[in-house]
Amino acid sequence: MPEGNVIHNQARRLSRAFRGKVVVVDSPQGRFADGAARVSGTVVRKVEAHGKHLYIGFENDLWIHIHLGLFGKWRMGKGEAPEPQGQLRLRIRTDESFAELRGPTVCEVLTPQEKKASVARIGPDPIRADADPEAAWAKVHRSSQSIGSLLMDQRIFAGVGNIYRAEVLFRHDISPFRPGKEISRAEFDGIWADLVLLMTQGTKNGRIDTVRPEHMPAVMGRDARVDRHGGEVYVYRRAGMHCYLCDSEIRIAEMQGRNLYWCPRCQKS
DNA sequence: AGCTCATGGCGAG
DNA sequence: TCGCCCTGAGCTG
Repeated sequence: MPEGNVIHNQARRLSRAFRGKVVVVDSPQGRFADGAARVSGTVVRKVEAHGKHLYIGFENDLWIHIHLGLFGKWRMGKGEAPEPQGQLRLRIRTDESFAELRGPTVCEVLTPQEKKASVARIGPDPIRADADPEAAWAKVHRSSQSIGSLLMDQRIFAGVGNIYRAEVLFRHDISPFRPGKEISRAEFDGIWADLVLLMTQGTKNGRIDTVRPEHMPAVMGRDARVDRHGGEVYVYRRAGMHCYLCDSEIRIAEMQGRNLYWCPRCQKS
């Protein structure tokens, strides 16, 4: 159940394990059997992450495209692959390492043209050095949609998910309900720079921490608990608890089918 | 054992 | 906007 930072982290780990190696690819569950057969026995050339999408490139020019969705999970390990258990959509292995994929929304083989088109649909990704924030600014600047909703739009901010959305808005005292066109250039620049920082850190650490060092004492002294997702945050999944900075009750509302968290006082408008 | 929820996204209406 | 897809963890009994 990952945001972009986790996908980039997984891309690195997959690359480390398989890049330059001949791999055996199969689908114990059977749902990806045909796709697996098209790349099995060839060399992994590279692994890329674009937002929440993962692409594994092979020597025969084909790519495996994976999107985990809400439930997808990788499990990787050293040594010989264990006996497949449960619903195992995709398995990649050498004699030294294995990777197992369960429950992805997307797991398909793409030709080079299809891969290119797939990547082209994804917006600028703050974790990628080649990301162009101007493209995101242009869309935010002319949108009447709320910034809370724009941040979840993968054509605008690729890789941002529900946690980064909530947390970056809190860190900039911006209400999730403010229309995009009322976000100033300075505010946008602040948000983008912060996403680059937070998501790059999140990639390294494999978890999402957003609490500033100077606020850690206040956080630790209160009803703090590391969230199930593994990090220390200001508002995400803290509905009804007290804001670490102003003591107001953190609020929750549904925005386009997803839970939105914010502090009504720190993020007044 | 069964229910609910989750860091997503798609297509139908 | 809603329902649906995929799976597993953490509750409740």
